[in-house]
Amino acid sequence: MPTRSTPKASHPRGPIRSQVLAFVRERLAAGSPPTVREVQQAFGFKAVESARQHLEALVAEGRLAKEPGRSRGYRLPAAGGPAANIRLVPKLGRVQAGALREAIENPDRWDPEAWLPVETPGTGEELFALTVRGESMTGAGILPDDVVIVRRQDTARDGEIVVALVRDEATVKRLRLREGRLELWPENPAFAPLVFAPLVSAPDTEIRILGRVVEVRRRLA
Amino acid sequence: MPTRSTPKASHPRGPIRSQVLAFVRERLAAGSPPTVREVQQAFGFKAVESARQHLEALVAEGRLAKEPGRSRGYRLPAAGGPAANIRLVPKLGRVQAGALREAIENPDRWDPEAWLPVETPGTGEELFALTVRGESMTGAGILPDDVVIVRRQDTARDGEIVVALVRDEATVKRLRLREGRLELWPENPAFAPLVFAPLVSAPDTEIRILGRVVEVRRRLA
DNA sequence: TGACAATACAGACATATGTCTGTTTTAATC
DNA sequence: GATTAAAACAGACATATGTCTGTATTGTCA
Repeated sequence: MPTRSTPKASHPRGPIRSQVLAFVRERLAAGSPPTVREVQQAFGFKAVESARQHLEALVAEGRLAKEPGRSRGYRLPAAGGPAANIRLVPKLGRVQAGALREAIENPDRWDPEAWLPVETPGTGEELFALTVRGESMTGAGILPDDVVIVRRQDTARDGEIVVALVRDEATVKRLRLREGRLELWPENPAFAPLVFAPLVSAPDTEIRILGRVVEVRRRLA
Repeated sequence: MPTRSTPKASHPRGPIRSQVLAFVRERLAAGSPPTVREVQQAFGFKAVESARQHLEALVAEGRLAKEPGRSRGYRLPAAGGPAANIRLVPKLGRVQAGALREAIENPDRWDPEAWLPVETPGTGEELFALTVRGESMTGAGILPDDVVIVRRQDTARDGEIVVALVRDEATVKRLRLREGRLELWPENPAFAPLVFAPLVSAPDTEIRILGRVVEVRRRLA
């Protein structure tokens, strides 16, 4: 009669392996992948090798990737295509326009109120997040209190939704380039568009483009 | 005359520290935080301690957090309460209703088309994501091709937005409980509400609640 | 210039961690 | 029951990694 405390061996190739995968995924998203021994503990294995066998099997199946030798070297199979490029983006919050400019230009000394996990293809892009105020973009499905994730850039193309600094006020609008003019259109008939003379945005002008909205998020209580 | 190759010591409390922070953030988002020696190499320090001092200083300043003793133990300052509980949620895609049911009940054997990083407070919640079809919820700011993140649950409260299985068709609607009836209301005047007799959803009924929408996401190209 | 603090360096140590070898247990199959 | 493959176990080893102590360098300020 064995003294095994865990009945986990009863499944030939059962869900334990998938549970290990899920565990690694969780830890990966939470900050860093687990060590082999952490997997061991989490599943109550009495030997390190038990955990390692599952991990290596997952690697062999292509469901996990790893960097051999490194500690906490298990990764998501980046090649396969699933979510590999996750970055944490600082949420600058309901910040005033002036502070926004400061925060975007000196992101290092800014203390974000939160960090949002965002999946992004590029590595060089500079991203930040903002909470939307007002109802000027409801027509585009952007409601008050929605969070927009913004790719920092000084210019944008016609039709893109941008975050702009207008006379020291930050707003989210759709950009229109018409006959040499730069226009910011709300997506709500109750609001009027803003029209500006210069075609390009530049520092020390009344309008300046801070970035392009690449994602919209809304949490429902 | 010193033989220092790096002029990095010229700034009393300068941007090097912030560069280290940025480096840690990058590596953190890329998969796992760096080791002290990886920071050392990245900045060309000739001693491990140089890197460690920067890291510890960042921790002391509250700009970084750490789990002492652990390898790759540097984290983002989760102390404030923000993004600590990030999970990867399977996106089941534009799946047919029948397959949806199968996928939700047997998540292990389902191969999701993608994984989304989601910040969630609870650990026990079962989450999945779906791509929205149709324009029936545009009034609630949910547009076609938006991704909804759903907390799996069999019941819901009046006014909540739910994912329901109606005669083997999956839809997103707002739930209304009126005079003993269960109603699914679109948020678009061009669509009509669905009304059902039973107050609670149950298997093998013409209507069944699969979960509650907890987040909406939209990626802008 | 001299004192002082911050930073960088050098070397070592204790531990965490990945990895290996061999054995035992479990479950399935004939 | 015997055979077999998968899984779990036990113990050890080599290395990666965090940490410590002491010293040297650099820049600042009086």
